[in-house]
Amino acid sequence: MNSKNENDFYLKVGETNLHLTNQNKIYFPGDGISKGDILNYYNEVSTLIVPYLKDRPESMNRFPNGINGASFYQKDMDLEKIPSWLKTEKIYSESNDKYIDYLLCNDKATLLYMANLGCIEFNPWNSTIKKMDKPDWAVIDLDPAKNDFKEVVKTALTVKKIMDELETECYCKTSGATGLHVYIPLGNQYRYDTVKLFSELIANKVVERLPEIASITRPIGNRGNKIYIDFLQNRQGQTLASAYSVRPRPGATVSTPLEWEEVNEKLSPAKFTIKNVLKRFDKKGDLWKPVLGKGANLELILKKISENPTH
DNA sequence: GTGCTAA
DNA sequence: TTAGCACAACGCTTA
DNA sequence: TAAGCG
Ligand SMILES: [Mn+2]
Ligand SMILES: [Mn+2]
Repeated sequence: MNSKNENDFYLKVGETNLHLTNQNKIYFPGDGISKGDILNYYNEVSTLIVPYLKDRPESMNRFPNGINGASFYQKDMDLEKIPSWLKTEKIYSESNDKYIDYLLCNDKATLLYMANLGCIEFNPWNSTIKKMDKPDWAVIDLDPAKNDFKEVVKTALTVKKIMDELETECYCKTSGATGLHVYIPLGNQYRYDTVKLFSELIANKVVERLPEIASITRPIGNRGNKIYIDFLQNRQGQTLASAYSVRPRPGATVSTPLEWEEVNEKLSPAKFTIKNVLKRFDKKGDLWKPVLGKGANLELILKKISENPTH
């Protein structure tokens, strides 16, 4: 239970004594960023990120040998083998007719435990175990093909424009990879199928206004070089990288909450990395706080759509 | 990355 | 004590 | 039913 060396040691987090291994292993070969650097980042940012993970089942995407090594997903925890202090939730899986013990990342100790398992990124559900079938937001997930990022910006601003017309707040962040995420807070009031239908409605309006740039066609081969507006993420069990999550990509980019004023032709998502975002977060605070708030009234939004001739 | 088993 | 090994996803949509 | 997709 004692410290060994700087590569393999125990860290006391609250009541928990965490065994951290291979802290010197390079996870990002092009950047010289180690597993320990990732752990340090999450240690610093825990109070910002944990609210977006709390009580949400996790799809772990593990990279035990760094971003160029083999990776795998893990959802089911073996309750016989994991530490008893971890919080899990048993959820029935229809496709396999069995129960899955999902891990819940509810505190800093779990955050660092998962990072030590090789979880570079955090992929929580859009709903919590409190209301499993009712997501806290609608997701408009913008996934570019080989588009100029200016087109992604243009698409996000079109989502914003439509939501402005409907007098409804929405919030933007970089995905940390190539795209952008726009979330519309809904405060776990509506079921996934309802929220998915709403998102599809918005996605269709975007494609109507930007037919050359955006698409909701699922098969890549039929999509052309267009930005995929992925409304299908609004389903139980589907996940997106959370706000403040690192991504397993060169540079160790971070999914970074943005002010809408920053969503302009100068925006470059590769600029936000673990090497510089902490300073930004100190300055800006949690720009996404309202995403966890009360949420909009969907009935009211749909009423506005039906009454507005431009919709 | 971890935990179990066979050597 | 250790080298070797098994094991770690789902829920749709679309053809 | 199987493959594709994120
Ligand atoms: Mn995306
Ligand atoms: Mn997507």
